[in-house]
Amino acid sequence: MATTRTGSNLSQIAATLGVSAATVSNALSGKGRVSAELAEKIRATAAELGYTPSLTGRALRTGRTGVLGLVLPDIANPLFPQIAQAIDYAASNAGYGVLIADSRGDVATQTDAINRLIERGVDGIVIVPRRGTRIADIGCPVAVIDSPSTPGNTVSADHWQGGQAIIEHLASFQHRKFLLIGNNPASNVQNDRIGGMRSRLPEGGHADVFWIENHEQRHGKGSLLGLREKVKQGFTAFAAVSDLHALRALTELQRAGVGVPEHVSVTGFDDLVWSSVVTPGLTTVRMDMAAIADIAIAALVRVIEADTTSGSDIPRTVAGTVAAADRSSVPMQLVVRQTSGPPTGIILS
Amino acid sequence: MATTRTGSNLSQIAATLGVSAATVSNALSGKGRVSAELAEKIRATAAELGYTPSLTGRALRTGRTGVLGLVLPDIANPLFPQIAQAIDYAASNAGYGVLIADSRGDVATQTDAINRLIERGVDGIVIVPRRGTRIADIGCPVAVIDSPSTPGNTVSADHWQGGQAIIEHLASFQHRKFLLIGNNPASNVQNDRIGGMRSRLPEGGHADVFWIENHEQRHGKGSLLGLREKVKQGFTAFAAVSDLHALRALTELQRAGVGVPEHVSVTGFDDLVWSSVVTPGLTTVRMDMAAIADIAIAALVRVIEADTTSGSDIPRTVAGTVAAADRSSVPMQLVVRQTSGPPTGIILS
DNA sequence: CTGAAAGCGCTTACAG
DNA sequence: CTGAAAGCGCTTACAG
Repeated sequence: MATTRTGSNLSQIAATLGVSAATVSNALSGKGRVSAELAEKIRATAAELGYTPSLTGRALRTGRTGVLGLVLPDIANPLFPQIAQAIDYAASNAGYGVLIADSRGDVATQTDAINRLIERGVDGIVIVPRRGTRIADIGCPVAVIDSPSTPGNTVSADHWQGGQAIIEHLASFQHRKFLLIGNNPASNVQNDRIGGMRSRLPEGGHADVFWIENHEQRHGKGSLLGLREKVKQGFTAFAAVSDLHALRALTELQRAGVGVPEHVSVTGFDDLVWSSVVTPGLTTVRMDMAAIADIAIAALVRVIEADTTSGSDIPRTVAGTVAAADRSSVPMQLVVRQTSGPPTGIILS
Repeated sequence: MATTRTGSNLSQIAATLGVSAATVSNALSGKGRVSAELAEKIRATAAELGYTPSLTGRALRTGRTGVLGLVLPDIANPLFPQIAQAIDYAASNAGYGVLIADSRGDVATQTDAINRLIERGVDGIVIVPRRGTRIADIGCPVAVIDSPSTPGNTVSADHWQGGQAIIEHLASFQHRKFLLIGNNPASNVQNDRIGGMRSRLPEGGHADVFWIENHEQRHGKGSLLGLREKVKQGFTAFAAVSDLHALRALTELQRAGVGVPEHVSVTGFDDLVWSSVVTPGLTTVRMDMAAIADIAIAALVRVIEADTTSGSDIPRTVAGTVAAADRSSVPMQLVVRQTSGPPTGIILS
């Protein structure tokens, strides 16, 4: 019962045709050192026998597994589906599989996750790092997806420009008093978004930043954000750095009897699933995850496959860390859903 | 430069100590055929040399890769993070890696995804099937996560019981007129949830099912659900089969000036991220994904590792399809967030 | 208790 | 154009 799952291997094809395994290998890989007729015959037999190459055999010989690792800061993050889907898609198009690893918990877990992937022999790793993490040299090609403010080579959405797009949109509806809602002042991504927003304030415009984390430290987790008070103070635009915070703001305002969008506007970031489902729909800005994933994977593949050309009998080895991608940033796109005219504000007692 | 990434392999350890690779292998795997002192010395040298076994070498020899596949109907699904995280966790605890595959698109893509995983030599696959899909024999151990109504061996949450828990909760607040909100009448999961809800209607209670998909076919995608009208008709409990639909209902009701929870109640399913963030918090019911993942992985591992005991020099082969898990269903847990007293209903003009 | 040998399936220089 | 040989790193009967 030495059969493989699909029931055939190179030697069997070779035996069937009375040729050598080397020739079968050459024919199938299309390296062209085999006569056209023989190659054709070999391909036919392979198809007939339902031959699927053993990636394990190949991996052992070539030193490459054809698998990429994907390390995520927290799989439970609602943005994760978009990222994972895009990476999965880009990777399979490039002929690679994707092994996931969740660095749930602290930074140490992230290191563990990376090490597990390396032990499994991945050819490269895509990392969405935990906040405040620098990815050290890990002896394997790495592409980092983060904010452009992260030091080192990264691919990312242009969060700054996304922030600008949102504020330009809101300003065009005559908003002048903006509450910029973030969660964590230590996040590069959030700071980029807020920086971009601030850089596009209209003449006479004013913006305050509201950090939920700080607020909750004072008032308890899950407490109301006190947005009703903000409305009283004259804020009419609530621009969150994430759809999750926007949703929180939207429902809190609605609950307080503030009309969205006729009294105030609420905007988000990332175009998560629910943005299009809530009433009113959430105006937001989305990353081009497909483009980001393509850049990350392409950079990785370039580094990985560059090693191939070293003409050596011995499997090539990845020499030290190779950071990929060279700092690309991909524009974000505005998604308009709250289409009302200028907000009137509202007098709350 | 025949070095592996970590710079050492079995033979190097063997050479360093002047013993055979076989002995090193035996010592390290703790099969106990080596004297205690030698084993200790070998372990020390291995640690010193930073030895990490090549999983590829082992895989080629043993026929097992130590990798499991995870096939998801649509990674973009908001429930996905919970599932992926739980599977990843259970799998790594069992010593397995997880290769993802998105069967985005149609059923054909699902088949492709499965085949890609098999080509990569996964030892088993966890599948969350696309709606209406039967997983055929695929020559590799499979665990299916779906609803208990799915034919064949599956692991799943007890969606029926979850539905009961929700209605019991609502009924205890004196609700009598329920609108059960689903999306797709062809979904086993949704039908189980709704069936459970119906089975627990209080005396004199009444329930209508509202299918969003049907509604949107008539009124266009993203159209209002007309819940204001339902409130006029006396419905006070809006029980959705997913938090996503609950969120849609909640915001639409709020926007229509209906107070939640003092006039009507809204409940969801799955405890997705935003349930705890909206105002008012969403009462919902959650699956024990950790338990489900544990069962799925344990079943897979049992089948995979059972093959080991066949004492043969030749790597063992998975014989035909082995469906795992034997129809387990795991209770769901109520998460109460809207804690108000009996709803008053509301008169809308 | 320990070692020599075979072999998992593949690919790549090298020789013919 | 084709083949014989070596070897990637490991594990497992088998012999000593």
